[in-house]
Amino acid sequence: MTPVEEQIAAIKRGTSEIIDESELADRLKESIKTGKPLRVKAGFDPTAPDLHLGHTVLLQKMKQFQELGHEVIFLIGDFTGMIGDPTGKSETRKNLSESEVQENAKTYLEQVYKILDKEKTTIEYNSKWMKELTSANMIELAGKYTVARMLERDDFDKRFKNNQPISIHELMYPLVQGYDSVALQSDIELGGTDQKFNLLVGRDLQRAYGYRPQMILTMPLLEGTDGVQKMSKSLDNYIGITDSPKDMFGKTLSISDELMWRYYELLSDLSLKDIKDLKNSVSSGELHPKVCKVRLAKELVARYHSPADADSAEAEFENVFKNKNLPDDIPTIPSWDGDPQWICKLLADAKLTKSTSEARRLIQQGAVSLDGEKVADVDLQLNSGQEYLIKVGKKRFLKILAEV
RNA sequence: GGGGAGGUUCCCGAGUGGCCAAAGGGAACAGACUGUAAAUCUGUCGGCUCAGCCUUCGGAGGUUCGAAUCCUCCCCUCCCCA
Repeated sequence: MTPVEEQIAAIKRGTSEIIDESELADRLKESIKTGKPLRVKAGFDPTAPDLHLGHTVLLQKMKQFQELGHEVIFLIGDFTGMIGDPTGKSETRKNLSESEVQENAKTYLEQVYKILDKEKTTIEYNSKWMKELTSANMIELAGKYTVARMLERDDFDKRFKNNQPISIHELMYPLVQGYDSVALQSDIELGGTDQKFNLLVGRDLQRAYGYRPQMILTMPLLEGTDGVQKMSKSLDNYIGITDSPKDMFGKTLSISDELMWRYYELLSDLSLKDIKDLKNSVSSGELHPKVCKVRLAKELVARYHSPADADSAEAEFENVFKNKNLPDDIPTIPSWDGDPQWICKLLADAKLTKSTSEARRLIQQGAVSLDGEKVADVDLQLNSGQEYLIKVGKKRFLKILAEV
């Protein structure tokens, strides 16, 4: 096993906080001595099967633990999923059926193994032990924590002070997540910085149940492509690891220059020194920021697809946006029989616009072009059996094929 | 259980009988400028073959020529008291 100092250095890179570092050193030493790997736990919500780069920050860290020879437990929170980590926004989630959970888990894991080593990953579902818990056990668990401590959680605290509702079951979330640590007897739990409270509850509960408390390691949250809010699917500011090379490349290139450095820091394999060098040459004007961003985008595409895909994504991008050529995968619809069709209706039907009203407005704003010519007439009719190329804004294309 | 305050278009939040498809801000989308970056400026931002019409202001009824605004009942949230 890797020496303690080296392990700590590796573990520390990119982390936001470690509780407690000296404890970590002790346990690593102990683990080397006994030859027993540490049990590293990280929990995931089963209701969001699409992984994005935000998740990968954590997953990379888990992988690192695997490389260091520790046991990584990928915990699927199928039971906690019924609650949903309290945000004040989410409703109580529907109880997913067993097959739905299985289905979600399957697609989830397929993606996870793009990063984690399948052979070295232990999968657990928290329903396994939570289903066994009786009401009495549940009350016992609730008895281990206090309302005041619950209200320390930032989210609860805010809502409480702002007179916003907090349902009782939401308080169960941290408890159940913490109980998972008890059930798994984890040595370390990993999570985003927003998870700190939950992770600490786990630590407290382990102690309350007479086990050795876990250590906590938090990873920074990755901002979404908007650069402000954390990356999430519901905010539609994410770059999914199953996104096509083209999308992944395009989305990465449209993040702000500022944000690019954040992505470099949290996602790139480059050493911190190399990143700093890049930054310096950009600020000195030696290197165009776009070139630097392309480098990042290619690194990401290469990681989740292949280097060849990265090259073609770049070529495609340059082709479409710099040379104003057409993308090679334009959605097409067949032409139709009979009467001419109103362009707004076509656009709405093809989902290029949300409604005919929107199509109409976009035309009025000069955002729609037909065969390269700006459309000026909102009532424009297109003939059947003819080939057309429609462009809405910069990114939306539609081709109508001639043959019916 | 008693008393009080609220629920408005994606989000926040104005609006207390017609001038309201509903101020303002945010998000988003589009145009200009660019590096499909940021910033900035401009416009749009319920639906409809659209200078008009239709459906929205927690839900269901009612009053009125006319309701997001008034009345009744119901649902939900918060505060104070118990």
